[in-house]
Amino acid sequence: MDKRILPHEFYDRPTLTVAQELLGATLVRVEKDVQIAGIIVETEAYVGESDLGCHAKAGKTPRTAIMYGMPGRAYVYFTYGMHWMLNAVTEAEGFPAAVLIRAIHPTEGVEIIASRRGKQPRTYWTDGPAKLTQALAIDKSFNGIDLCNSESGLWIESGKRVLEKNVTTSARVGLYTVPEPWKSKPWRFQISTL
DNA sequence: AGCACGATTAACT
DNA sequence: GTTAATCGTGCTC
Repeated sequence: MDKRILPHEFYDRPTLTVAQELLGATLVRVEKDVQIAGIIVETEAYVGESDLGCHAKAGKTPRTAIMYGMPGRAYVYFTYGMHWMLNAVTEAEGFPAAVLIRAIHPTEGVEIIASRRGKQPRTYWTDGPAKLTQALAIDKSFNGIDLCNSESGLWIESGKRVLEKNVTTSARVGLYTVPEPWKSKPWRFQISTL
């Protein structure tokens, strides 16, 4: 049953590759008796201490330690005083990098997503990194969990391959004070046609 | 101990 | 297009 869950080896590769190949994969969240899932349609890569857009630019701190650990773990952090962000740790242990999951297309558990996000039109339910963590009830308690098995109720399954011509790249979002060239690196990946 | 800021969102002009 | 909300984190004193 766990056959399609992406293994550690998937994440133990260059972050840009992982960020691109996570497009089309399915993010799955199981709560008590509900399953919520969606196809990942937008990601961003954060690559090492030299990437001044990456939290690891500050080196190994209590917050960033998880990015230095095993690939395939979840890095969940809090920002703007109210939002949780979900990342998948990438590359070999010791090298700090991760892929931010920025948007999904809901496929399962639409009713519970609606109950959490229904005040908004459907297209706005999970089209942002903090919106999808709201919809899937992901918070601090998921920081450090293994995304490569179903034990924690959160994992990622392989999906249909997305052709490169259907992937759009652009600059990462929200890096207002990050210097060039990092600010403009085309490390944001989106599916242009679902 | 204090401070500036943030990988955002929603509401408002 | 602009801005308030809101607090953990990392840095300075």
